[in-house]
Amino acid sequence: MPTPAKTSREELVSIALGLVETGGVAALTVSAVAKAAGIKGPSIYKHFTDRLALLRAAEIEVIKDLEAVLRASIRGRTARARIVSLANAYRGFAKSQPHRYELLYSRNIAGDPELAAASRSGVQPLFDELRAAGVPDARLLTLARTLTAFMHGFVSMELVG
Amino acid sequence: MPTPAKTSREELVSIALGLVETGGVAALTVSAVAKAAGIKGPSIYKHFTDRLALLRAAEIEVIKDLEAVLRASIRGRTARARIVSLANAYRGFAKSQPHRYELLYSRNIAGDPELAAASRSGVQPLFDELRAAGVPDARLLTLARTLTAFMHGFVSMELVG
DNA sequence: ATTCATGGCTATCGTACATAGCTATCATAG
DNA sequence: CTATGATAGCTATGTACGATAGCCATGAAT
Repeated sequence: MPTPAKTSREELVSIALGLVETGGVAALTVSAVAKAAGIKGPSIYKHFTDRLALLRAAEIEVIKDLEAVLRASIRGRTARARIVSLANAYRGFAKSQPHRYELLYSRNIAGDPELAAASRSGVQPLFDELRAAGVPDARLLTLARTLTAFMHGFVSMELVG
Repeated sequence: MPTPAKTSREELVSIALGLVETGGVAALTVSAVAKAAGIKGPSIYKHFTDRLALLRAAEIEVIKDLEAVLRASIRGRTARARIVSLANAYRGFAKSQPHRYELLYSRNIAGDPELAAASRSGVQPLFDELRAAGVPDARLLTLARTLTAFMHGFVSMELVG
């Protein structure tokens, strides 16, 4: 590599996530990330096209985390208990890290294939569970959507007051 | 009054709402409102303490509108059809004016009694309907909350993609 | 040894929120 | 009929943030 890189894309994403966690989406400023990484603001643009790209990358991390939490929540549970576990885990994730959760719904996904894909994989556990529960394929998509909507609605109302 | 006022609080709120409608919450900038009102940016602060106050005022307007739409939707309907009408009206409101709807959930209500009150009155129609449908008082609050959460979840997922 | 892509940097611009402090106008008290 | 004072406007200014332009140093690869 060229000039000894002081940081990496991964580190920047991690820093960005940390900022969101403690201060919400608004706290994710270009210069704050740069400062925490020990570089100057404009150098961020060598790694990300703009602030939104940084946000996007952070959001994808959160989705991955959420998926992991969901998967972990059903491990070892009986089939009957799994759907409830999923719902509880989802709610728990949102309540324990509201700022990260906020990130998930802070942007419009339409026209962003990468994010859409990540998002889909995030709810995959629910999908799998429903299929295992014998939901016919025809109804699978709508049911999963409805459940997700319900959970999101419930949780976001809880977060907002 | 003093110096001939070029505008009024009400006009400013109306302008603010217009900006939100066409360009989303982000389009509601202090100077844009001022410009549309024919005054300079800093003069806004003679009417509102800060941008958030402007946003708040606009949000309350939207809540009032939503309530009116909900009430209108059940006028003349049979008791059985009313709840469905409410849900459809809610969804219609959100889909036809996504930016205004966005405004409703753009801030955290906690610690803002005025907004909380307005918000409550906004869903009053649903409340009334449930009571009329014979839902016992003990379950009224939770059921109304659940339904609202569900509708919001559904609608916001729809809006986000 | 030379090239050149890369990741830093400083300087600078535009935009937005906000405050300070001045001024002109009008309602009202005397 | 003045004098006073509250108020809604204004300009000037400060700060913060996003973003671009353009320079420079390094080190990998030919």
